[in-house]
Amino acid sequence: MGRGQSPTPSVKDVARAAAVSLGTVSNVLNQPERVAPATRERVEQAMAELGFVRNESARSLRAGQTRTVAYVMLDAGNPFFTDVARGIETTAESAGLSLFLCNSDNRADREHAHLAHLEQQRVQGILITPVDPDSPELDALVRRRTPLVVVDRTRKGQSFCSVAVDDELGGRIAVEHLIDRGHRRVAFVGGPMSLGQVTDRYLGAQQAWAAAGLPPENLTLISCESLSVAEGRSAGERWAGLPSSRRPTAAFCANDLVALGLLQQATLAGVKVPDDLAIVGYDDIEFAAAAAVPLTSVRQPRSELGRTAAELVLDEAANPRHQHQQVTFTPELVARASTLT
Amino acid sequence: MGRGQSPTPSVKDVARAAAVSLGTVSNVLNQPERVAPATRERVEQAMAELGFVRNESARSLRAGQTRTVAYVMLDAGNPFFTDVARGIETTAESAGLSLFLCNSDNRADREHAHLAHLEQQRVQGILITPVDPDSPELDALVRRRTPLVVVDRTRKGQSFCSVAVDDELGGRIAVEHLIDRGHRRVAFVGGPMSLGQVTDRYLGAQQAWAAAGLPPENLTLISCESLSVAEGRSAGERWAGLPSSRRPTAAFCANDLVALGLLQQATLAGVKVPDDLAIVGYDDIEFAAAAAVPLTSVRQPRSELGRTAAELVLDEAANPRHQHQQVTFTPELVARASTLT
DNA sequence: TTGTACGCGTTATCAT
DNA sequence: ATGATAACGCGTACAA
Repeated sequence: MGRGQSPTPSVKDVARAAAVSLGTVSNVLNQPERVAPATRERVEQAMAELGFVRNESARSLRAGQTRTVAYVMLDAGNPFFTDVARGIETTAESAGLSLFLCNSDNRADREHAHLAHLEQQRVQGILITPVDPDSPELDALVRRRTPLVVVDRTRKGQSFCSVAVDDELGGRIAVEHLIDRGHRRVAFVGGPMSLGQVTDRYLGAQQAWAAAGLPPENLTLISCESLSVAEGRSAGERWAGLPSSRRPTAAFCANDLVALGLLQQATLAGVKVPDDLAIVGYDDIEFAAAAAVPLTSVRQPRSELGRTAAELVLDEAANPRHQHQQVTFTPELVARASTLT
Repeated sequence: MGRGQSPTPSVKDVARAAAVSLGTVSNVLNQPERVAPATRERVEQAMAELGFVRNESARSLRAGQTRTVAYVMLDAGNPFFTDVARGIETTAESAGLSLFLCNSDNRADREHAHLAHLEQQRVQGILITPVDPDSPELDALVRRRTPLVVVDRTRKGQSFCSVAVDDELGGRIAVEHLIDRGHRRVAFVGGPMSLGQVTDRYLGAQQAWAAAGLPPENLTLISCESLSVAEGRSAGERWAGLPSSRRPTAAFCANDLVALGLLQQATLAGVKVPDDLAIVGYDDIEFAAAAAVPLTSVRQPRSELGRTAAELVLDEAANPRHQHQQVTFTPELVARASTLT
């Protein structure tokens, strides 16, 4: 058992304890095969006894880079993003890197603080689902050469890689499905419109609606302040308040949280789903399938999103001839009881 | 606009560009008031032009510690833990520290890798919901003086702080509630029994059962391999397979994921909740209230759990006279439609 | 195979 | 108010 109280032992202390030189200790750590088995054993034992722990700050100061990538999540409470994170982790793990998760919780100030800190840490790369993909802060980061990949968002310019899913298409297939099921009055439930996701999905919905030759006024907008369960409930109340002649028979929600809120409110009020109201969500989170009335939803390939994003950031970090690219995945409708009779 | 391509500029480069000494630059960063406004301005402008970013590795090598705490989560996909994380973040943020989230995803090897990395990073403190609270690795960590707080788990010995909720009590109030509602055959749905949580909640259930003078054989155990939605569904099938004479009229599930799975399976099979089967969950995650049949659940004060844990770890990091303590919170039953007629 | 000297970027201590 | 210099712990040439 070690000396007990001494601060944290350094390689120097290990060297002294094992009666070898400092360089040898370093070799045991970094090129074990280069050191004689007997010596190595002695050094390793000394490390164990002293409770030696490598100082990563010193190591990365010397190396000029860390063994870490980070994902700044928009909302850690939304299973969609944790699934993306899991995909990232898969790739990071096999590349021998640690993944740190940061949660901006939809707040720009928090996002800013995290980015600053990560940049100072010299992480190998940053993955982010930003509060605002148009923020100039992202460009500044890129200009200072931190590999950056934007996840589940896009932007006109292309000063960085991005990985996203075709939200317009998602909106289209959702509404096409409802039209196929015979609905002629549909609500789009989502907001705020400042979110690219929301506007794209709404746009897709409108396209499908127009393509079917249906009157625009029969595609109602019920707007939310955020994509949360609570807002979904509130939307449900507003839906119920509409005059029955104009009340939509189906709702396409901008994400599953909203859809679950709507479903809950509907059930509470005795509205039958899908008979009185059919519901389509978006994201296909685990809880969508697990709802008491399983939710039809637009599935995004979340793990693949994460894996691809991680690959891109690693490429940018390692490959000097890296080219930025915008990868777009295709969403897919998963039909369940909430729209099927 | 800066030079363009040069690696990352250091304080040295800033000093040269601003025609001041290295120490002055450092003062601008750390004690701005000590440097003449004119000089400061010049230095700040040089930093901006060069795109200077402090190197946290160097800073913390010098300081001997970082400005970071970490939470190693057991399952980032479970909203319970993300809520705990949010509580931690509240405290960390007001202490000026960054929080890094790591996800062990229930795997001991991943947990080990994260812990090793964090220790090497010299984080100020580690919060963890461990795969196995009895793992000697935690003791080793503490012995090497990394402030450590175990969240939502406990252990006999007390070589570290821990913050938990009284799971026995939780089990008791859940089953008392069911007994009050008139149920005389109840299932406990949960597993594996290697989880302290599960055994404690089961124990509490048994206590309540015995206290009411009910025959032990009427408290059935339906065991799960993990606390997931899928296992809840499977439990539902097994419940349905029981002979109706012995089939419980109510189920107490070890967590909400299991309860939601059970609820889904029940609804699918046309079983009326709560009339044919009443359900109580545990954790009261947001999706519990949002289920189409809102779920009665045992609420744990998750944010407070996180906040308290963070306070403890900060105290251990800063206060030399820190005393380890085991904080226990009290759970609370939230009755909803899944048990109320 | 092992030992030694030097530098990484920052900060704190001194002297000016 | 500002400038010079020595640490912090580790990795790596290079010398032995």
